[in-house]
Amino acid sequence: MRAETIENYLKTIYNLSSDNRAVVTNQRLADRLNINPASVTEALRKLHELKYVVYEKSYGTRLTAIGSKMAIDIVRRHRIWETYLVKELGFGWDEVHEIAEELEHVKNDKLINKLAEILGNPSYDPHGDPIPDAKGKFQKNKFISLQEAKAKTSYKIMGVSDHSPVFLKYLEKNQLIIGADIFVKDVEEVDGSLLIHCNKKDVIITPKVAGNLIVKAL
Amino acid sequence: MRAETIENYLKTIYNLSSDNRAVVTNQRLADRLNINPASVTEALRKLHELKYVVYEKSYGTRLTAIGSKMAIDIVRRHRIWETYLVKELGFGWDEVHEIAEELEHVKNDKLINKLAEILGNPSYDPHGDPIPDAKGKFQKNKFISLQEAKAKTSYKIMGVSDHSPVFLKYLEKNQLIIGADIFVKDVEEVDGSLLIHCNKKDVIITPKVAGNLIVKAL
DNA sequence: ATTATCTTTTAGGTATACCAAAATTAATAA
DNA sequence: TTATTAATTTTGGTATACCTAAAAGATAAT
Repeated sequence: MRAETIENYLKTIYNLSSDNRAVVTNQRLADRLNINPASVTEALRKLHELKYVVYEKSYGTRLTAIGSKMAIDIVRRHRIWETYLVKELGFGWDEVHEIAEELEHVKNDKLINKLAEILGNPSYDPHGDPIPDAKGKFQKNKFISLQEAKAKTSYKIMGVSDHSPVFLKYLEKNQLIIGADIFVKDVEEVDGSLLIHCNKKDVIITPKVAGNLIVKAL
Repeated sequence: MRAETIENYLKTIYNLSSDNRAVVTNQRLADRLNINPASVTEALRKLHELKYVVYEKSYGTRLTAIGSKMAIDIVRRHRIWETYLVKELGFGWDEVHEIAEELEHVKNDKLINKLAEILGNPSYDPHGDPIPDAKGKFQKNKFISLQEAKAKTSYKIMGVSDHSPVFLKYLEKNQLIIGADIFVKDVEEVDGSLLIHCNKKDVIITPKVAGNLIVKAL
Protein backbone atom coordinates (compact mmCIF):
# COMPACT_ATOMS: atom_id res chain seq x y z
CA MET A 1 0.00 0.00 0.00
CA ARG A 2 1.23 3.47 -0.84
CA ALA A 3 2.24 5.55 2.19
CA GLU A 4 -0.14 8.33 1.25
CA THR A 5 -3.06 5.95 0.96
CA ILE A 6 -2.37 4.47 4.37
CA GLU A 7 -2.04 7.94 5.87
CA ASN A 8 -5.30 9.14 4.40
CA TYR A 9 -7.22 6.15 5.73
CA LEU A 10 -5.67 6.33 9.21
CA LYS A 11 -6.23 10.05 9.47
CA THR A 12 -9.87 9.69 8.46
CA ILE A 13 -10.52 6.80 10.82
CA TYR A 14 -8.92 8.85 13.57
CA ASN A 15 -11.02 11.92 12.83
CA LEU A 16 -14.20 9.87 12.82
CA SER A 17 -13.49 8.19 16.14
CA SER A 18 -11.13 10.39 18.14
CA ASP A 19 -13.12 11.54 21.18
CA ASN A 20 -15.16 8.42 21.67
CA ARG A 21 -12.92 5.43 21.06
CA ALA A 22 -15.81 4.08 18.98
CA VAL A 23 -15.59 1.95 15.90
CA VAL A 24 -15.96 3.55 12.50
CA THR A 25 -18.34 2.28 9.85
CA ASN A 26 -17.31 1.66 6.26
CA GLN A 27 -20.11 3.88 5.08
CA ARG A 28 -18.79 6.93 6.90
CA LEU A 29 -15.27 6.24 5.70
CA ALA A 30 -16.45 5.88 2.13
CA ASP A 31 -18.39 9.15 2.37
CA ARG A 32 -15.49 11.03 3.90
CA LEU A 33 -12.89 9.69 1.47
CA ASN A 34 -15.22 10.04 -1.50
CA ILE A 35 -14.76 6.47 -2.59
CA ASN A 36 -16.90 3.40 -3.04
CA PRO A 37 -17.70 1.33 0.10
CA ALA A 38 -16.35 -1.73 -1.68
CA SER A 39 -12.94 -0.08 -1.88
CA VAL A 40 -13.06 0.68 1.83
CA THR A 41 -13.65 -2.97 2.71
CA GLU A 42 -10.66 -3.95 0.62
CA ALA A 43 -8.41 -1.28 2.11
CA LEU A 44 -9.42 -2.08 5.68
CA ARG A 45 -8.50 -5.72 5.22
CA LYS A 46 -5.02 -4.66 4.14
CA LEU A 47 -4.68 -2.15 6.96
CA HIS A 48 -5.67 -4.93 9.35
CA GLU A 49 -2.97 -7.19 7.91
CA LEU A 50 -0.49 -4.35 8.33
CA LYS A 51 -1.58 -4.04 12.00
CA TYR A 52 -2.74 -0.45 11.68
CA VAL A 53 -6.37 -1.22 12.48
CA VAL A 54 -8.51 -3.92 14.02
CA TYR A 55 -11.13 -4.67 11.44
CA GLU A 56 -13.88 -7.20 12.01
CA LYS A 57 -16.07 -7.69 9.06
CA SER A 58 -19.60 -6.37 9.18
CA TYR A 59 -18.82 -4.85 12.56
CA GLY A 60 -16.47 -1.92 12.30
CA THR A 61 -12.91 -0.67 12.57
CA ARG A 62 -10.73 1.00 15.14
CA LEU A 63 -7.08 1.96 15.19
CA THR A 64 -4.42 -0.14 16.88
CA ALA A 65 -1.83 1.58 19.08
CA ILE A 66 0.49 1.74 16.06
CA GLY A 67 -2.24 3.08 13.79
CA SER A 68 -3.26 5.64 16.37
CA LYS A 69 0.34 6.82 16.81
CA MET A 70 0.64 7.22 13.07
CA ALA A 71 -2.67 9.08 12.79
CA ILE A 72 -1.66 11.47 15.55
CA ASP A 73 1.64 12.13 13.77
CA ILE A 74 -0.27 13.06 10.64
CA VAL A 75 -2.64 15.29 12.60
CA ARG A 76 0.37 17.00 14.17
CA ARG A 77 1.97 17.66 10.81
CA HIS A 78 -1.30 18.95 9.38
CA ARG A 79 -1.98 21.34 12.24
CA ILE A 80 1.58 22.58 12.56
CA TRP A 81 1.62 23.38 8.85
CA GLU A 82 -1.75 25.15 9.07
CA THR A 83 -0.47 27.25 11.93
CA TYR A 84 2.79 28.02 10.15
CA LEU A 85 0.99 29.02 6.96
CA VAL A 86 -1.24 31.43 8.88
CA LYS A 87 1.19 32.80 11.44
CA GLU A 88 4.45 32.90 9.48
CA LEU A 89 3.44 33.00 5.84
CA GLY A 90 0.41 35.25 5.95
CA PHE A 91 -2.28 32.89 4.67
CA GLY A 92 -5.92 33.23 5.67
CA TRP A 93 -7.29 30.54 7.96
CA ASP A 94 -9.84 29.58 5.34
CA GLU A 95 -7.25 28.74 2.68
CA VAL A 96 -4.70 26.65 4.57
CA HIS A 97 -6.53 23.35 4.90
CA GLU A 98 -6.02 22.22 1.31
CA ILE A 99 -2.31 23.07 1.30
CA ALA A 100 -1.78 21.36 4.65
CA GLU A 101 -3.54 18.32 3.21
CA GLU A 102 -0.54 17.94 0.90
CA LEU A 103 2.19 19.12 3.23
CA GLU A 104 1.12 16.71 5.97
CA HIS A 105 2.48 13.82 3.91
CA VAL A 106 6.04 15.13 3.95
CA LYS A 107 7.46 13.01 6.74
CA ASN A 108 10.45 14.65 8.35
CA ASP A 109 10.46 15.07 12.10
CA LYS A 110 13.24 17.63 12.13
CA LEU A 111 11.24 19.82 9.76
CA ILE A 112 7.99 19.69 11.73
CA ASN A 113 9.72 20.15 15.07
CA LYS A 114 11.60 23.14 13.69
CA LEU A 115 8.36 24.73 12.45
CA ALA A 116 6.74 24.02 15.81
CA GLU A 117 9.70 25.58 17.60
CA ILE A 118 9.48 28.74 15.49
CA LEU A 119 5.78 28.93 16.38
CA GLY A 120 6.56 28.49 20.08
CA ASN A 121 5.25 24.91 20.20
CA PRO A 122 1.59 25.90 19.98
CA SER A 123 -1.13 23.71 21.50
CA TYR A 124 -3.87 24.86 19.15
CA ASP A 125 -4.05 25.53 15.42
CA PRO A 126 -5.78 28.52 13.79
CA HIS A 127 -9.10 26.63 13.82
CA GLY A 128 -8.78 25.97 17.54
CA ASP A 129 -8.01 22.29 17.05
CA PRO A 130 -5.46 20.88 19.49
CA ILE A 131 -1.97 20.11 18.19
CA PRO A 132 -0.35 16.99 19.67
CA ASP A 133 3.25 17.44 20.81
CA ALA A 134 6.18 15.48 19.33
CA LYS A 135 5.32 12.57 21.63
CA GLY A 136 1.69 12.56 20.54
CA LYS A 137 0.29 14.06 23.73
CA PHE A 138 -2.60 16.52 23.52
CA GLN A 139 -3.24 19.32 25.92
CA LYS A 140 -6.35 18.31 27.82
CA ASN A 141 -9.29 20.47 26.98
CA LYS A 142 -12.76 20.53 28.42
CA PHE A 143 -14.34 22.50 25.64
CA ILE A 144 -17.99 22.21 24.71
CA SER A 145 -20.10 23.00 21.69
CA LEU A 146 -21.89 26.33 21.94
CA GLN A 147 -25.11 24.37 21.48
CA GLU A 148 -24.68 23.03 24.99
CA ALA A 149 -24.18 26.51 26.40
CA LYS A 150 -26.32 27.89 29.22
CA ALA A 151 -28.03 31.27 29.10
CA LYS A 152 -26.53 34.14 31.10
CA THR A 153 -23.03 32.68 30.84
CA SER A 154 -19.75 33.86 29.34
CA TYR A 155 -17.63 31.78 27.00
CA LYS A 156 -14.51 32.12 24.90
CA ILE A 157 -14.49 30.82 21.32
CA MET A 158 -11.78 28.16 21.12
CA GLY A 159 -12.36 26.56 17.75
CA VAL A 160 -14.70 25.41 15.03
CA SER A 161 -15.72 21.94 13.97
CA ASP A 162 -16.78 22.94 10.46
CA HIS A 163 -13.71 24.01 8.50
CA SER A 164 -15.40 24.87 5.23
CA PRO A 165 -14.45 28.25 3.73
CA VAL A 166 -18.17 29.18 3.61
CA PHE A 167 -18.53 28.70 7.33
CA LEU A 168 -15.25 30.41 8.20
CA LYS A 169 -16.18 33.41 6.05
CA TYR A 170 -19.58 33.58 7.76
CA LEU A 171 -17.89 33.68 11.15
CA GLU A 172 -15.49 36.36 10.07
CA LYS A 173 -18.36 38.47 8.73
CA ASN A 174 -20.03 38.26 12.14
CA GLN A 175 -16.75 38.78 13.98
CA LEU A 176 -17.02 35.40 15.66
CA ILE A 177 -13.24 34.99 15.72
CA ILE A 178 -11.27 32.44 17.70
CA GLY A 179 -10.30 33.95 21.02
CA ALA A 180 -13.35 36.22 21.10
CA ASP A 181 -15.32 36.38 24.35
CA ILE A 182 -19.06 35.98 24.07
CA PHE A 183 -21.97 36.21 26.46
CA VAL A 184 -25.03 34.04 25.90
CA LYS A 185 -27.97 36.28 26.72
CA ASP A 186 -30.73 33.84 25.97
CA VAL A 187 -31.46 30.40 24.55
CA GLU A 188 -34.72 30.23 22.61
CA GLU A 189 -36.52 27.00 23.50
CA VAL A 190 -38.67 26.94 20.37
CA ASP A 191 -35.86 26.46 17.85
CA GLY A 192 -32.70 26.32 19.97
CA SER A 193 -31.36 29.59 18.59
CA LEU A 194 -29.09 31.69 20.79
CA LEU A 195 -28.99 35.39 21.41
CA ILE A 196 -25.40 36.22 22.12
CA HIS A 197 -23.41 39.34 22.76
CA CYS A 198 -20.03 39.59 21.14
CA ASN A 199 -17.83 42.55 20.21
CA LYS A 200 -20.36 45.04 21.57
CA LYS A 201 -23.05 43.64 19.31
CA ASP A 202 -26.01 41.29 19.73
CA VAL A 203 -26.20 38.43 17.25
CA ILE A 204 -28.73 35.66 16.81
CA ILE A 205 -27.15 32.31 16.06
CA THR A 206 -28.90 29.22 14.70
CA PRO A 207 -28.37 25.88 16.43
CA LYS A 208 -26.51 24.70 13.36
CA VAL A 209 -23.87 27.42 13.68
CA ALA A 210 -23.75 27.00 17.46
CA GLY A 211 -23.10 23.29 17.00
CA ASN A 212 -19.99 24.10 15.02
CA LEU A 213 -18.52 26.53 17.49
CA ILE A 214 -16.27 25.14 20.20
CA VAL A 215 -16.18 27.23 23.37
CA LYS A 216 -14.73 27.23 26.85
CA ALA A 217 -16.75 28.41 29.85
CA LEU A 218 -15.26 31.48 31.47
CA MET B 1 -1.05 9.44 -15.17
CA ARG B 2 -0.48 10.55 -11.58
CA ALA B 3 0.69 14.16 -11.24
CA GLU B 4 3.75 13.11 -9.26
CA THR B 5 4.78 10.61 -11.90
CA ILE B 6 4.49 13.18 -14.65
CA GLU B 7 6.47 15.67 -12.60
CA ASN B 8 9.27 13.24 -11.89
CA TYR B 9 9.65 12.33 -15.55
CA LEU B 10 9.56 15.93 -16.75
CA LYS B 11 12.02 17.09 -14.13
CA THR B 12 14.42 14.31 -14.99
CA ILE B 13 14.18 14.89 -18.73
CA TYR B 14 14.79 18.57 -18.06
CA ASN B 15 17.83 17.91 -15.88
CA LEU B 16 19.31 15.60 -18.49
CA SER B 17 18.91 18.06 -21.35
CA SER B 18 18.77 21.57 -19.93
CA ASP B 19 21.89 23.31 -21.27
CA ASN B 20 22.04 21.64 -24.63
CA ARG B 21 18.54 21.30 -25.98
CA ALA B 22 19.50 17.73 -26.87
CA VAL B 23 17.27 14.72 -26.81
CA VAL B 24 17.38 12.36 -23.86
CA THR B 25 17.82 8.61 -24.20
CA ASN B 26 15.57 6.10 -22.46
CA GLN B 27 18.61 4.45 -20.95
CA ARG B 28 19.69 7.58 -19.10
CA LEU B 29 16.14 8.22 -17.93
CA ALA B 30 15.81 4.67 -16.68
CA ASP B 31 19.12 4.94 -14.81
CA ARG B 32 18.23 8.26 -13.24
CA LEU B 33 14.72 7.20 -12.23
CA ASN B 34 15.88 3.76 -11.09
CA ILE B 35 13.33 1.98 -13.21
CA ASN B 36 13.35 -0.47 -16.10
CA PRO B 37 13.87 0.94 -19.63
CA ALA B 38 10.69 -0.80 -20.73
CA SER B 39 8.73 1.28 -18.23
CA VAL B 40 10.32 4.43 -19.61
CA THR B 41 9.19 3.64 -23.14
CA GLU B 42 5.66 3.18 -21.89
CA ALA B 43 5.68 6.40 -19.86
CA LEU B 44 7.15 8.45 -22.69
CA ARG B 45 4.39 7.35 -25.04
CA LYS B 46 1.83 8.61 -22.57
CA LEU B 47 3.71 11.87 -21.97
CA HIS B 48 3.79 12.33 -25.74
CA GLU B 49 0.02 11.84 -25.93
CA LEU B 50 -0.38 14.37 -23.13
CA LYS B 51 1.77 16.81 -25.16
CA TYR B 52 4.45 17.17 -22.52
CA VAL B 53 7.21 15.67 -24.68
CA VAL B 54 8.01 14.92 -28.29
CA TYR B 55 8.93 11.28 -28.32
CA GLU B 56 10.05 9.50 -31.47
CA LYS B 57 10.64 5.85 -30.95
CA SER B 58 14.20 4.56 -31.02
CA TYR B 59 15.39 8.14 -31.36
CA GLY B 60 14.90 10.09 -28.17
CA THR B 61 12.77 12.58 -26.27
CA ARG B 62 12.67 16.28 -25.66
CA LEU B 63 10.27 18.51 -23.81
CA THR B 64 7.56 20.52 -25.55
CA ALA B 65 7.04 24.15 -24.56
CA ILE B 66 4.35 23.01 -22.13
CA GLY B 67 6.53 20.25 -20.70
CA SER B 68 9.45 22.61 -20.36
CA LYS B 69 7.32 25.19 -18.55
CA MET B 70 6.15 22.52 -16.16
CA ALA B 71 9.67 21.21 -15.55
CA ILE B 72 10.93 24.71 -14.80
CA ASP B 73 8.07 25.21 -12.33
CA ILE B 74 9.14 22.05 -10.53
CA VAL B 75 12.79 23.15 -10.52
CA ARG B 76 11.72 26.49 -9.09
CA ARG B 77 9.74 24.87 -6.30
CA HIS B 78 12.60 22.50 -5.51
CA ARG B 79 15.24 25.20 -5.34
CA ILE B 80 13.10 27.69 -3.43
CA TRP B 81 12.37 25.03 -0.82
CA GLU B 82 16.03 24.08 -0.57
CA THR B 83 16.95 27.71 -0.04
CA TYR B 84 14.16 28.21 2.50
CA LEU B 85 15.17 25.11 4.45
CA VAL B 86 18.77 26.31 4.67
CA LYS B 87 18.29 30.03 5.13
CA GLU B 88 15.12 30.17 7.23
CA LEU B 89 14.88 26.81 8.94
CA GLY B 90 18.52 26.11 9.74
CA PHE B 91 19.07 22.93 7.74
CA GLY B 92 22.50 21.97 6.38
CA TRP B 93 22.94 22.21 2.62
CA ASP B 94 23.71 18.50 2.49
CA GLU B 95 20.37 17.43 4.00
CA VAL B 96 17.83 19.52 2.11
CA HIS B 97 17.72 17.75 -1.24
CA GLU B 98 15.64 14.79 -0.09
CA ILE B 99 13.09 16.95 1.72
CA ALA B 100 12.80 19.30 -1.25
CA GLU B 101 12.23 16.25 -3.43
CA GLU B 102 8.92 15.82 -1.60
CA LEU B 103 8.02 19.45 -1.06
CA GLU B 104 8.47 20.28 -4.74
CA HIS B 105 5.28 18.36 -5.54
CA VAL B 106 3.11 20.65 -3.44
CA LYS B 107 1.73 22.87 -6.14
CA ASN B 108 0.64 26.23 -4.80
CA ASP B 109 1.98 29.35 -6.47
CA LYS B 110 1.06 31.63 -3.61
CA LEU B 111 3.07 29.48 -1.23
CA ILE B 112 6.21 29.33 -3.36
CA ASN B 113 6.07 33.00 -4.24
CA LYS B 114 5.65 33.88 -0.57
CA LEU B 115 8.70 31.79 0.37
CA ALA B 116 10.66 33.40 -2.48
CA GLU B 117 9.61 36.83 -1.29
CA ILE B 118 10.75 36.11 2.26
CA LEU B 119 14.10 35.00 0.83
CA GLY B 120 14.36 38.17 -1.25
CA ASN B 121 13.64 36.40 -4.54
CA PRO B 122 17.02 34.70 -4.76
CA SER B 123 18.56 33.78 -8.12
CA TYR B 124 20.65 30.88 -6.78
CA ASP B 125 20.00 28.08 -4.33
CA PRO B 126 22.43 26.90 -1.61
CA HIS B 127 24.17 24.62 -4.12
CA GLY B 128 24.70 27.49 -6.53
CA ASP B 129 22.04 26.26 -8.95
CA PRO B 130 20.01 29.02 -10.59
CA ILE B 131 16.41 29.50 -9.45
CA PRO B 132 13.97 30.46 -12.22
CA ASP B 133 11.65 33.36 -11.38
CA ALA B 134 7.86 33.03 -11.26
CA LYS B 135 7.75 33.46 -15.04
CA GLY B 136 10.34 30.72 -15.59
CA LYS B 137 13.21 33.04 -16.50
CA PHE B 138 16.72 32.21 -15.32
CA GLN B 139 19.39 34.72 -14.58
CA LYS B 140 21.95 34.30 -17.33
CA ASN B 141 25.19 32.89 -16.01
CA LYS B 142 28.48 32.26 -17.73
CA PHE B 143 29.97 29.98 -15.14
CA ILE B 144 32.53 27.30 -15.92
CA SER B 145 33.74 24.13 -14.30
CA LEU B 146 36.94 24.60 -12.30
CA GLN B 147 38.44 21.92 -14.53
CA GLU B 148 38.48 24.46 -17.37
CA ALA B 149 40.23 27.04 -15.22
CA LYS B 150 43.49 28.67 -16.25
CA ALA B 151 46.56 28.93 -14.01
CA LYS B 152 47.35 32.26 -12.36
CA THR B 153 43.70 33.28 -12.36
CA SER B 154 41.16 34.16 -9.66
CA TYR B 155 37.70 32.65 -9.45
CA LYS B 156 34.70 32.67 -7.15
CA ILE B 157 32.97 29.39 -6.28
CA MET B 158 29.37 29.66 -7.48
CA GLY B 159 28.05 26.13 -7.13
CA VAL B 160 28.55 22.40 -7.28
CA SER B 161 27.35 19.84 -9.78
CA ASP B 162 27.67 16.88 -7.42
CA HIS B 163 25.10 17.22 -4.66
CA SER B 164 25.95 14.09 -2.71
CA PRO B 165 26.41 14.56 1.06
CA VAL B 166 29.87 12.94 0.79
CA PHE B 167 31.05 15.52 -1.69
CA LEU B 168 29.47 18.44 0.16
CA LYS B 169 31.06 17.33 3.42
CA TYR B 170 34.45 17.05 1.66
CA LEU B 171 34.11 20.61 0.41
CA GLU B 172 33.17 21.88 3.83
CA LYS B 173 36.17 20.13 5.37
CA ASN B 174 38.44 21.91 2.90
CA GLN B 175 36.58 25.20 3.29
CA LEU B 176 35.61 25.24 -0.36
CA ILE B 177 32.35 27.02 0.37
CA ILE B 178 30.05 28.68 -2.12
CA GLY B 179 31.02 32.32 -2.41
CA ALA B 180 34.67 31.66 -1.55
CA ASP B 181 37.32 33.31 -3.71
CA ILE B 182 40.08 31.06 -4.97
CA PHE B 183 43.27 31.59 -6.90
CA VAL B 184 44.53 28.84 -9.21
CA LYS B 185 48.29 28.80 -8.74
CA ASP B 186 49.10 25.96 -11.08
CA VAL B 187 47.55 23.27 -13.27
CA GLU B 188 49.55 20.04 -13.30
CA GLU B 189 49.68 18.73 -16.86
CA VAL B 190 50.48 15.14 -15.86
CA ASP B 191 47.19 14.41 -14.07
CA GLY B 192 45.18 17.60 -14.40
CA SER B 193 45.30 18.32 -10.67
CA LEU B 194 45.15 21.95 -9.53
CA LEU B 195 47.11 23.78 -6.90
CA ILE B 196 44.78 26.42 -5.57
CA HIS B 197 44.91 29.01 -2.86
CA CYS B 198 41.78 29.52 -0.81
CA ASN B 199 41.20 30.94 2.65
CA LYS B 200 44.89 31.59 3.18
CA LYS B 201 45.75 27.95 2.51
CA ASP B 202 47.10 26.00 -0.44
CA VAL B 203 45.09 22.94 -1.44
CA ILE B 204 45.64 20.35 -4.15
CA ILE B 205 42.47 19.38 -5.94
CA THR B 206 41.94 16.36 -8.18
CA PRO B 207 40.36 16.85 -11.62
CA LYS B 208 37.34 14.92 -10.36
CA VAL B 209 36.64 17.45 -7.62
CA ALA B 210 37.46 20.36 -9.91
CA GLY B 211 34.97 19.01 -12.44
CA ASN B 212 32.22 19.30 -9.85
CA LEU B 213 32.98 22.85 -8.79
CA ILE B 214 31.24 25.62 -10.69
CA VAL B 215 33.16 28.91 -10.71
CA LYS B 216 33.00 32.39 -12.14
CA ALA B 217 36.14 34.16 -13.40
CA LEU B 218 36.96 37.30 -11.41
C1' DA C 1 29.42 -5.33 -45.10
C1' DT C 2 28.78 -8.28 -41.54
C1' DT C 3 29.08 -9.42 -36.92
C1' DA C 4 28.84 -8.16 -32.29
C1' DT C 5 27.05 -5.09 -28.91
C1' DC C 6 24.20 -2.12 -26.92
C1' DT C 7 19.61 0.18 -26.77
C1' DT C 8 14.91 0.17 -27.31
C1' DT C 9 10.61 -1.88 -27.82
C1' DT C 10 7.13 -5.56 -27.51
C1' DA C 11 4.65 -8.98 -25.16
C1' DG C 12 2.97 -10.73 -21.27
C1' DG C 13 2.61 -10.27 -16.19
C1' DT C 14 2.17 -8.21 -11.20
C1' DA C 15 0.30 -5.17 -7.48
C1' DT C 16 -2.24 -1.15 -6.20
C1' DA C 17 -6.31 1.42 -5.76
C1' DC C 18 -10.12 2.22 -7.39
C1' DC C 19 -15.07 1.00 -9.60
C1' DA C 20 -20.24 -1.03 -10.48
C1' DA C 21 -23.45 -4.52 -9.72
C1' DA C 22 -24.95 -8.45 -7.33
C1' DA C 23 -25.18 -11.08 -3.16
C1' DT C 24 -25.02 -11.30 1.52
C1' DT C 25 -25.56 -9.79 6.18
C1' DA C 26 -27.37 -6.73 9.72
C1' DA C 27 -30.81 -3.51 11.44
C1' DT C 28 -35.47 -1.83 11.59
C1' DA C 29 -40.40 -1.76 11.22
C1' DA C 30 -44.81 -3.83 10.76
C1' DT D 1 -41.43 -12.95 13.28
C1' DT D 2 -41.19 -11.72 8.90
C1' DA D 3 -40.68 -8.25 5.62
C1' DT D 4 -38.33 -4.21 4.34
C1' DT D 5 -34.51 -1.35 4.23
C1' DA D 6 -29.81 -0.27 4.79
C1' DA D 7 -24.99 -1.50 5.16
C1' DT D 8 -21.42 -4.53 3.86
C1' DT D 9 -19.02 -7.74 1.21
C1' DT D 10 -18.14 -10.45 -2.94
C1' DT D 11 -17.37 -10.80 -7.66
C1' DG D 12 -15.60 -9.37 -11.61
C1' DG D 13 -13.98 -5.52 -13.73
C1' DT D 14 -10.50 -0.96 -15.04
C1' DA D 15 -6.24 2.00 -15.20
C1' DT D 16 -1.71 3.00 -13.49
C1' DA D 17 2.97 2.12 -12.99
C1' DC D 18 5.90 -0.86 -12.61
C1' DC D 19 8.43 -5.62 -13.91
C1' DT D 20 11.10 -9.67 -16.84
C1' DA D 21 12.34 -11.86 -20.89
C1' DA D 22 12.51 -11.97 -25.65
C1' DA D 23 12.46 -9.57 -30.15
C1' DA D 24 13.70 -5.82 -33.01
C1' DG D 25 16.52 -1.81 -34.12
C1' DA D 26 20.49 1.05 -34.02
C1' DT D 27 25.59 1.62 -33.45
C1' DA D 28 30.22 0.39 -33.69
C1' DA D 29 34.23 -2.57 -34.83
C1' DT D 30 36.69 -5.30 -37.71
